[in-house]
Amino acid sequence: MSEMNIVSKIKPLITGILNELYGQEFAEDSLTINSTKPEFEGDYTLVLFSFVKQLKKSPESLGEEIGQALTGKYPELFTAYNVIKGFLNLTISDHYWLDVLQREYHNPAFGKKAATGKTVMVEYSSPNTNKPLHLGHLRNIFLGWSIAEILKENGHEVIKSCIVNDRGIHICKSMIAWQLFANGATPASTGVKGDHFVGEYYVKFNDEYKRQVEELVAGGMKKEEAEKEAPVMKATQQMLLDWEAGKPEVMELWKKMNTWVYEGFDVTYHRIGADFQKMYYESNTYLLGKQFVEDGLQSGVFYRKEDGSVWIDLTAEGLDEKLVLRKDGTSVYITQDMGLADQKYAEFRNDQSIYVIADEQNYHMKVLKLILQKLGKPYADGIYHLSYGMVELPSGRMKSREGTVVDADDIVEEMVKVAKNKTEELGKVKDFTEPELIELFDTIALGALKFFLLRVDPKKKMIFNPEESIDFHGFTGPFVQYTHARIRSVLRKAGETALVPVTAPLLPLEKELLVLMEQYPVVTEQAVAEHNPSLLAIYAFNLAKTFNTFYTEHSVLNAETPEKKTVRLQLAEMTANIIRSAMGLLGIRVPERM
RNA sequence: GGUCCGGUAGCUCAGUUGAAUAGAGCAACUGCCUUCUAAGCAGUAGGUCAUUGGUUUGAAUCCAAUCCGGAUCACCA
Repeated sequence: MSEMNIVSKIKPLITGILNELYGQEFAEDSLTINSTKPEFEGDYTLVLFSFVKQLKKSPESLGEEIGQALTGKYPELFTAYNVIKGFLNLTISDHYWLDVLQREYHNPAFGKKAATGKTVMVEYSSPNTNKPLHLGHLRNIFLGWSIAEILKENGHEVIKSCIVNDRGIHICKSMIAWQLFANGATPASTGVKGDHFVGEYYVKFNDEYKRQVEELVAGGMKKEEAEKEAPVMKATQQMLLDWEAGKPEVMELWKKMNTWVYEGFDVTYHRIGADFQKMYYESNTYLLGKQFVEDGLQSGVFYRKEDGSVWIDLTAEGLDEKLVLRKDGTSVYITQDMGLADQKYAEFRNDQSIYVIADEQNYHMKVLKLILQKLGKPYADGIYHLSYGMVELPSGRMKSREGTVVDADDIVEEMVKVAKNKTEELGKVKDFTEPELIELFDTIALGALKFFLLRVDPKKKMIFNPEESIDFHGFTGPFVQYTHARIRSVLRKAGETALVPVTAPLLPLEKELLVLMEQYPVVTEQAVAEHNPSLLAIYAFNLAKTFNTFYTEHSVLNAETPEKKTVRLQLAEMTANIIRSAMGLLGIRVPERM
């Protein structure tokens, strides 16, 4: 359990002072307290303008009076103040900062919160089993994994889950193509990774389909009709019916090909550090949700049209009418999702359910939550759509038809190559064994990739330019990793340095580092509140940058005095711990050397 | 057409519960390795915060309109 952050400590003191001085109550939320800009003296700044009207005093005199009162009443906390325009800049005592340092520098779990007793399910990845994972999936997977870790850090129980879209017409397409073109080939016989192997047949299907449609059109058929009449398409539709009927040879092929895909996915998941506690398969859940339709009809939430189809009217909510059951009695996507949500809750009693799904499904998720709320489901309010933007190329969206999709395995390999080249160029780890090198390249490669995808606000779409490989300098994973390695090197060299009691005043760069570190627990809280791992990436970068400035300016091992050496060793250790922790929440390892 | 999201430096992005002169990184240019890892540090240059109007002591941030880009509104998944 960590202590309260300084800002939340200061707030009640200020509202107290305001009450004493002016006899008026102010809510803590009404206070604006920012970090003091570096060009001014002070650590934190109270913005005074908001009181001016209510208290009928000039900002300058308000600042003077409040500053006077704070330093007078709490001299152990506030050691100085100054007023510039409408801003009261407060200097927090070095004792406070050193206290934080003494308490936390050796604590690798700084920022970790006590258990809340809440259980949260995070559903992420959720691939189709007809093609391999691509860069878009990686953004999803890294986000999902990271938000799960951030939830844990904030004291929640987390269940990572995945719904595998393992059935449907698109799966049948690769099955048909395999029957037509494979001659019994398998991943084992060809040496191709299972998910890529199946993906090739999905592509082959589309090629063949296109060819057949063109042939029919050339023979005088209309395009629309040709698209329905093409033999491969008809065969695929028949296969879907056979699958639903449970025809043994179709089921066997389906299982066989899905197994290949899962074996491929497992390799990728393992490589990138993704894991799940609960897998759901659409083939098991696609019939769920039908019981909701009956319930909903009874309670009047749904209504039946003359043709037998069932609908919900959401026009009052500014949405549309939405189908929940086809006229032939089969369920649609949203019905399945209702059923799956119910099944999750039945098993786990989760307080919250986070769905990591791209923003193209914003409308769908809005509808899902609304329907469940109207049905009065206890878990409806806990549904949160962690919506993220697409990863695009400079030329626009990735399109599988145009072959511009960035394959997940390829990009990982590419990053490993770059990591290897850079590392060898620098030649700092020539004494590493082969396994150590391989681990280091992986750490750096995945660090660069994950940081690249997580440093951007999830809500926003992002651009990836394959021409410029992901950078290793500046606002990047390797930069932060490098800072960690550098610190560890110093700490190794320090060995068992005897620490002495520290009373010395802090130098500006020492304090700046400490002030920033003291904010870390607040950052993890914000990250979970906003469902936004990028806050941690930005924080880790700023911390690393601040440390590097400090490091260049002040020697740790050759510090001026034993006290300075002690403080700096502690600062260094705490920085390394926080970097490790923050990067860990992003799924990024940090090396001892690089 | 309805709804929603976005437009900030040449590029990629922060900042958007209103607050001091709008910040980083990359790219460009200048310096810094005889001392703890130069994957680093310091500095220069780069902005009509899409446009216009409004609210406010104060607007990149709130409101309205307009322009541009995207998503979505399937008895698809």
